[in-house]
Amino acid sequence: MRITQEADYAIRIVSLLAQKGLLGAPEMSDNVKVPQGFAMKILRKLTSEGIVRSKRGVNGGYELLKKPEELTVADIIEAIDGEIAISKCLLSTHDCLNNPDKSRCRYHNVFASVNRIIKERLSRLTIKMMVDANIPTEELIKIINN
Amino acid sequence: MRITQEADYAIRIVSLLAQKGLLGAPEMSDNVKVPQGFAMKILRKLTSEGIVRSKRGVNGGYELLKKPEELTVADIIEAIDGEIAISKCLLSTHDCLNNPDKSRCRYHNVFASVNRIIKERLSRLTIKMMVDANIPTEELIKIINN
DNA sequence: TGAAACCGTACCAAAAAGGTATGGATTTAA
DNA sequence: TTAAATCCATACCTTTTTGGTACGGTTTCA
Repeated sequence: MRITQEADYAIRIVSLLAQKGLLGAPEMSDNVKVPQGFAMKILRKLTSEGIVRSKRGVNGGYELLKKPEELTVADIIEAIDGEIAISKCLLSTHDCLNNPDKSRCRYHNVFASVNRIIKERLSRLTIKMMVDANIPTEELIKIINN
Repeated sequence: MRITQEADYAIRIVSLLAQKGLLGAPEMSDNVKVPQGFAMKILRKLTSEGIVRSKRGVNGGYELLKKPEELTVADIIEAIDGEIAISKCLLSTHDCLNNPDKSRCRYHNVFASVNRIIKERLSRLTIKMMVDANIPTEELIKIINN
């Protein structure tokens, strides 16, 4: 039940971009404490997913393509780690564990339901909320639960 | 954002036990389609976590120690995969990514909030609900959301 | 024109996941 | 009383995933 380190970095990188605007990889690497080469690899994924835009050359860098209030933690996780799916049996590429044929296993729907809930909650957590740190916990939970 | 295959198997094994009562590893291995040695490894973890009890010898096997309506998917996941924590920074063993000192990173509380929600939802999904398959999706979601 | 950026692919090492093997120890039924 | 059916514990092994690095570009701008 963990996101990868890479996705974790990505969330922090995007949050930083939300605060600082155009920013180069060296500075981000420094601020987020991620090796620069790895930061660039992450940023390239974010670029190809349409989340950031890159600018080359001197004074280049990256900037967000979306407003922090319209960009969610779910978006970042999916951009980096792929589809959010608590069980393999939810992945389109995978047959349900119990059934070698094409039918779904008896737990498929239950897994799908919890998964949907988890995904929904992560989509209510915006980058703006990450950046506006210190929203009190109880309030944050209310917002995420809608 | 995935549970391990092992935890997935464990959920299926426990659900099977909830339906059939005392059952040996060979039958479970057969029903759940998990290699027997691996099934036994999982069952030993479940035993040491107090979720099942084992009985040795001829006609031995395993049985649940808790009522299916009091045993949750969260319990199984934690027994097998350990603490549910979406980010490393939530683990007690881990310093927050940004801070080499002991203080928490600026995103710690936000991660903790979503994590709490996810954990709560997984604790509302009981093994009884897994077994009573075919609760309609919308109803299931209501129950899980409380 | 050169320094400061980003790009893309390929590669690599460490960790985690998934599973097997081996040599027991118990229990029960014949 | 013994053989078969079970579970136990530890150690090991293989594959996949993760987390990076390296290298040889290309672009931009002062």
